[in-house]
Amino acid sequence: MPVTIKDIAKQARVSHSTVSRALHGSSLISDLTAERIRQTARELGYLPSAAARTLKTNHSQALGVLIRKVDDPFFGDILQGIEEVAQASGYSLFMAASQHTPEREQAILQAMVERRVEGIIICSTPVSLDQSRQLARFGVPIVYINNQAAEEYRYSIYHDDVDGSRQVTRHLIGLGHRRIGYLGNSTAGRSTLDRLSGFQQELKASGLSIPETYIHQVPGGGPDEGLSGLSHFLDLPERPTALICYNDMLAIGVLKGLKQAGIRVPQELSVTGFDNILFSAYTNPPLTTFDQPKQYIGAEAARLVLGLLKADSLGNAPCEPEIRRLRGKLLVRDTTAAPAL
Amino acid sequence: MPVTIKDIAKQARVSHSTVSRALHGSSLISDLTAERIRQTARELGYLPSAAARTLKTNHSQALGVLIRKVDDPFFGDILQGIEEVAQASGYSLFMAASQHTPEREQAILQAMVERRVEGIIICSTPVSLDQSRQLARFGVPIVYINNQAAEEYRYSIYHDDVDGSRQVTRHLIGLGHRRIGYLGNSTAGRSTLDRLSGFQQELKASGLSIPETYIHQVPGGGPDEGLSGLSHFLDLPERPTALICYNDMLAIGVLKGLKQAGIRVPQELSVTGFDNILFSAYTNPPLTTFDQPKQYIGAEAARLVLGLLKADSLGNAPCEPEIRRLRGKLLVRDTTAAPAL
DNA sequence: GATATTCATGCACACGTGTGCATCCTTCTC
DNA sequence: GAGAAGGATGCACACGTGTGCATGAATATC
Repeated sequence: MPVTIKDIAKQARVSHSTVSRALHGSSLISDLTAERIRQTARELGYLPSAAARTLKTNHSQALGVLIRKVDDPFFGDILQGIEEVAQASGYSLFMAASQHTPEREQAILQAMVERRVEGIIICSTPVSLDQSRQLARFGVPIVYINNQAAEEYRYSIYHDDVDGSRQVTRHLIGLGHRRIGYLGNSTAGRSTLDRLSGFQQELKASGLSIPETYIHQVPGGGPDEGLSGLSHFLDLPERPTALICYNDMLAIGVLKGLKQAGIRVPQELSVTGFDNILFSAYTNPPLTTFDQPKQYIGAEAARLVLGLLKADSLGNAPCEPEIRRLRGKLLVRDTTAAPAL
Repeated sequence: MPVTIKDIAKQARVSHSTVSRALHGSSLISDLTAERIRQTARELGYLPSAAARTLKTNHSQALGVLIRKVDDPFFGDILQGIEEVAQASGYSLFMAASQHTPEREQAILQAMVERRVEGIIICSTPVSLDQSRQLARFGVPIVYINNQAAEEYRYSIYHDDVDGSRQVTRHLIGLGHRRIGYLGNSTAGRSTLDRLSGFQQELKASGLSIPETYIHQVPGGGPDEGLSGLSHFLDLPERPTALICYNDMLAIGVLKGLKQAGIRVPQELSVTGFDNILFSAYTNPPLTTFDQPKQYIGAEAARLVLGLLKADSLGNAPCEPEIRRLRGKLLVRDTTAAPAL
């Protein structure tokens, strides 16, 4: 139904090869006919078939993006970064969400390979290693973002959570806190471990030690889990004076719980988040958090994939594994202060 | 490079046509050979080329989704709904963001047509009418979500903002408010007009009238604009006792501003939002808002497109225009109360 | 046992695009 | 003016898949 180069050829009384060349600006075609052909193409409203081109050139100009859940505000920024770079390079994005179910994930990756995407970016979702190997067999380069066990994959981009967590902890210690709690998300894999580890490293570096009960994990990373996680700390005989949350969403839940309990922030308890999602600036009081450069991480991931493709098309040997660790910065707002005496 | 049906054919010592038929479960092929072929296909790790299939069958099994900005939390939910339905029907999604620039939008839509997506869903972005007509020429069905001038398009899904706004207004009037302000987003098109209109209709129905200065529009729908919009109302000689905000993000900015100004919510001023984004439940105090069924809207849009495709493939006449208006419900939280006497 | 019928498979073309090679025409060179 | 050189264009095949039609084999019918 749509217009093809054959239609243009007929209209312009040339062969379809000439049309193809003219539209690509080949120097083989005289300027006169080339312009005439382009004109008719415009008149007929011609748009080339990506399918045919992909089939012929083995080049789909598309990337696949696999995320865990679309409505997580964290991914919004990452996607934004990916999109920006991809669009600038003329690549389209296939996007799908695994919704935490391995079968879906399997189906999505398969669909992407069938579409012959040239690269895949996998966000924070725990792809099994043999599945990852299976993908590698198709020769599709894969870049992992903030993945668990990022180091085990050839190409990953991730945020230096250890460093970030150390900075947050140092900030609190600097304010004079000695009893600091950590509220983690047990379902988060690497990132919660890294953040916990940074926390512990910084404590040790400062010669501090805390009771076991000051480390508590909840099964999730939403406000509701923050709310329930808070009660653990409130029930302790000796409460911490500061609470480090795995992410902003947990912290937001914590703030809500503290409000309900009538505990003042930061006077009675300091609270920190992590990620710097949009809303962390609008909590009450505004949340002290760690600004993970989300958009930049997405952009870097896209650049990395595109770089791999370029190297590939130049016939270069596959790049050596590249694992890039990006750093963010501490954002001190109003939920942290020196502890009460 | 990837395995093709020819490779399977060679391996199984049959023709490629037989392979094609066997993999489709055609009754023409004997069960024995069919099973043998499927087995070799599995062994070789065969995945069909979507490009070739699309070219041959004129059927891409893909939808395009055009949104304004990826990192808007509002779209997250809509996308989620679309994705769910599309995935269940075996469709993949091409997604791109226009970032408010018409050139990008043009480029994106063109890319989608080149990819021969079977349908397009356009979210809240003001596509010009002639561009929309141009798309129609390609025979790609388009569904608009919450678009400006939704009624002008053949197929749209949108939220009944007039009704929602009336419910919000009625709630405030019921609490005893007589001086109610409306803070709009002048860049939002239809939706802000509808919400304003619902506000005014409900006032009139209750025999109330308000000064002109109680209606104020700001150029944007983020927290920052809410902050600046608030100052307009605070500077009025006689302040309203309640403020209806165009959306939750504005309301969140307003709450922050009120906190800074030391004005208590809801005792001194009631505030309402609109949309019920995730974070509206975690403001302080929790925001009274209108719950727009975002995910459902996305799902309905996807169902509508798929329905159009089905009708099309059955050779039915193109469906009559369908414009579906969905309703949400008021969510009373803690930012609204009876006005001080 | 000859013919008709059913069943299983292969041949060949099509989808829309890109490209090596051959062909034809023009112009230049001596 | 004959031949060489170069410029412009068409022919034909390829990419991977799907399908109408012909072919051949096996079975059924009388």
